[in-house]
Amino acid sequence: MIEFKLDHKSGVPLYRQIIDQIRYGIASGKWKAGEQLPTVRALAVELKVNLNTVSKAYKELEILKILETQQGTGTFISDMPIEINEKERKGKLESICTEFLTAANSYGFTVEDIVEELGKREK
Amino acid sequence: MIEFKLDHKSGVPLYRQIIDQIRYGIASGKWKAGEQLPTVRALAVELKVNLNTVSKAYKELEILKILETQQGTGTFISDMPIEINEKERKGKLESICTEFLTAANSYGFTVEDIVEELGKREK
Amino acid sequence: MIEFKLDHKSGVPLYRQIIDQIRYGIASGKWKAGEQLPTVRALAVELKVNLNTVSKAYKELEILKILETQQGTGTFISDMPIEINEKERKGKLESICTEFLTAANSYGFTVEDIVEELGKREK
Amino acid sequence: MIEFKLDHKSGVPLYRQIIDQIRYGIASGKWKAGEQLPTVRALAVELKVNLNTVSKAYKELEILKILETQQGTGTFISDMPIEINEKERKGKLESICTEFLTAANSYGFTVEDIVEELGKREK
DNA sequence: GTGGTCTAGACCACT
DNA sequence: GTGGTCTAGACCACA
Repeated sequence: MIEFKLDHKSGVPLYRQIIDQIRYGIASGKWKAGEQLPTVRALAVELKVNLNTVSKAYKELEILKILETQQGTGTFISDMPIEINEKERKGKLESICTEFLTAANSYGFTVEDIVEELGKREK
Repeated sequence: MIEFKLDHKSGVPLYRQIIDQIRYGIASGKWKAGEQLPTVRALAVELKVNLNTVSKAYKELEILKILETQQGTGTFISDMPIEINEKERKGKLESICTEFLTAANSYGFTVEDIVEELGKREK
Repeated sequence: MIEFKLDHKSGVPLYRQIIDQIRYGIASGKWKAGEQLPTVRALAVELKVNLNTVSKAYKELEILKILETQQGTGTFISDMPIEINEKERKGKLESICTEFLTAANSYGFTVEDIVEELGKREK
Repeated sequence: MIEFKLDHKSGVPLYRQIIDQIRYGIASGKWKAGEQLPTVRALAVELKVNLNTVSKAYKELEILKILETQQGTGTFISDMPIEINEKERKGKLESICTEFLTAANSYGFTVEDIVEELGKREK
């Protein structure tokens, strides 16, 4: 059902990896509004991390109104998942691209380098 | 003249921003071999950061043989042209692209979205 | 400086009490944009709670963009603290009043009862 | 006829919402002494909640002597008019007002704001 | 069974 | 010394 993969070596915090993968699951349509997520305990066991780590990830997504939790029942994808109007979305895309380019430039990579590299993944 | 811009909010460590900007300055030919850098103290004052932060950046660049410190004289851009191993460069490009894609995907952006956005900047 | 008071008996989670008091401190103008908050450790000692409890409160306020943290430096009131446009604010007021009235009604209290009780505190 | 409305998102426990609505129904004269309530099972089905949730609510109301259960017959509104100790009532009013004010204050609302808002509803 | 809260304590990254 | 992350384990509230 769920296919989470955590990379303990990446340096990216585990709870953030969980957040990213849930966001991706929703954005990609894999999970739909109202659907129930695995319980914190189940996911913690599956990922072999502490309960609190999963809980922290769920909590942040709840604050962002991406998830809803009902104590004693479970955690669910929010009914109105991330109403991003197109403008906001565009802005987000621009800002993360700019941030990324700045970082990449500092390593001496050009836009061409990056586009070429990304091109390999478009399949 | 050196022009650093640090972003305290980006989440990228300050010392890494300094390192990256020096590397980039050299890679872009803005700074040449043998040129002298500001003292740790001077740069710290200019950037309004802690002495240790600048010091850490200089040290890492020395280890990378990008800078050379001459006792009592100052810190200079290494005479040796920065040889960036092509394989290492490739690896770095791949890894930062992967990390970036993971984050972008979680917001629902596809490789196509990103390539399109980057394309606008390819002038 | 800071005058936090936690009520361990109220049933309200400690970290939420901390959040409320910080929000209040900002809303009331006691703390201004850019000002530094006590360190997590200092506040934890002062309140006699665990470091993680304070950290959790700060984290939530950071997600809400009310606080900003710089690793190694400290935690600060966000530069643009809570840009609430008047409409949003009105809406929030209405919704919390409605919620409260519903609860109060169920105990048989009328709006008049409440206004009278609140009146005592207006000094 | 009973008309319950439960709000799963409010954060208020479902069993408490049931309790409050029964109390309110009685306080407002909508239900009279001796009247029979739906069975635990029936109400659970109607509200689409767990049996235990309704059961917990009924039990607490029995403890408060607001409901009476007659073995094998059903659950009834107590014959004894709800005698609410005036002192207890005052205390309850004070405590819920205090809790509400704390939350409202943290959003920057003053007692005046609230009284004004509540005034609109005093018809 | 669900999630929520809290503690104690460890280790890491950054300034 | 700053905050960040994670663990292990306990206890509570709700359904």
